Amino acid sequence: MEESNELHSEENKTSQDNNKKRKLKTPAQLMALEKFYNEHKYPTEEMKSQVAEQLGLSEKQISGWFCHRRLKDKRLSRDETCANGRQDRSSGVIQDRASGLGQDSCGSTKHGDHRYVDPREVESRRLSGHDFPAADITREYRSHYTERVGGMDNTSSESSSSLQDRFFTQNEDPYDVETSRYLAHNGVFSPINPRGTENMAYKPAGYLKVKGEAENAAITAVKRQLGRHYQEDGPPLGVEFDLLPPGAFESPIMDSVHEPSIVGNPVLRSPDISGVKGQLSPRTRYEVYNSKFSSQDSYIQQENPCIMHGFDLQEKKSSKKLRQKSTYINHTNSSPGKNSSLDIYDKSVGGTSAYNTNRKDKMRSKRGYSGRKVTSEQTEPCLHEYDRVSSPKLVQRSDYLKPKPSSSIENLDGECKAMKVYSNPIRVMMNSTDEMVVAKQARVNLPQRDYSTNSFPQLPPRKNQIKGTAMEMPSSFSEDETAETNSSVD
DNA sequence: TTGTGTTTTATTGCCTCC
DNA sequence: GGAGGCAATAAAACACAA
Repeated sequence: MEESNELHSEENKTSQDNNKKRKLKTPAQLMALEKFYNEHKYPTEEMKSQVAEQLGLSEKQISGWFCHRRLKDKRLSRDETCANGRQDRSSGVIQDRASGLGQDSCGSTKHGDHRYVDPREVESRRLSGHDFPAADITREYRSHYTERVGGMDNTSSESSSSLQDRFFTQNEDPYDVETSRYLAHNGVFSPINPRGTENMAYKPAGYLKVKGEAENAAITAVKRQLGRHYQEDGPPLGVEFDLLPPGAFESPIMDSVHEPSIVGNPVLRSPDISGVKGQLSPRTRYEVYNSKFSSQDSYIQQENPCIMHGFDLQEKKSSKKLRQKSTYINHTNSSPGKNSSLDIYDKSVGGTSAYNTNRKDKMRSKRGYSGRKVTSEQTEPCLHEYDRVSSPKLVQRSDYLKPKPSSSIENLDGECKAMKVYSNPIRVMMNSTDEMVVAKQARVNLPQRDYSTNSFPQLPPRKNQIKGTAMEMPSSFSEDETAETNSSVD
């Protein structure tokens, strides 16, 4: 009797604890939430309830999550603003932008920015189908807005909303830092810097059309500094590197014929990066998925690991000891095309942990994609649930761009589903001894589905090294890659 | 193994808008 | 006054170094 009472009390206690203790969202939930967040930063009650129902969460949780997510974005944005301020002072490259825009100082935490537009207004305008010039959009919501444009017009698209982030977010304005950094660094990275390229050189005409005069001034300033190195379009800036010594990045495995783009970057061959070889924890998988889904073409990631900037990797090594915040900033800097959010994703996821990628990277390198533990109970129910959800809807990804709340919510179904569907090709690619061949095969086998534009148009900018790089890929890069593949075949 | 730091989630109070 | 959002705070979960 006493035992049963104890048992009951134990159960009660456990249930109470369960109620009391916070529960981590499952990767699938997070993914869906991030995705939905990229669509609607201020969801309506109806949307919230639908999301809650779909994800098996309470509306309160959803509301809270969105609230915190917005705070997170804001915080990241603030951090980045601070970083930008420092960068401005040190480099002076973007000085006139800062001055021209009256950018917030680090101390300013409120969105008192004169460019600030009530996000709800933005949202409501979006929902009501009223477009407005992107120049009028706050930096926070630029990504939000451009996501719509992105699917149709690459001119000002950001490879992620965010994120993060960013990943991952996400909605910061890292390109101040990034452009100055990258362009000052050398122009070579411009082509692989979606934001930088978009904003600065890649498609400046389109950008200038969209962004407005204030940022135009910044661009002009950078142009001036770059002088003759700056090119409106075409090949990278006229910076040349010394040739690498023969065999400098020799890869014992790689077939230079099959993998021309990888040869130069042995790091990318490391199991850490292609950690899918190992058994991924659900969460890690989630990040990988994010990285892949966030990219314009997930296969690019495999076939163009060169997008993993060399100095990105170096930076990672040199800044291992950096704290979280600086890590985030560094990562942002080294992943210019990102909205940090989700990002970044990101944010980083992010996004979720959009900005602790260095930590995770370290972890991955040490533990081989261990990541946070996510129990199977946590992940599988949702995944299964999403698996159960049949998905004619999945194919209807075009609905995603519609302002209808339901459409976006429907996409939540596809999120998990797509995760599962997408995992196989990835694994095949990564497990194969000749990954590139298999990857190309997989790519050929999955041509119908436009993952980049429809399935995962706006994923949190996860500031993961992988996603950070992959997601930054301008669309043209995939074209280049295609061309390269073709040429290699030739 | 433990302590520390970071991130995420939940709660609460205040503010603004309708 | 109620609803929604923001900000601050606490606590749990997690990763990492010693």
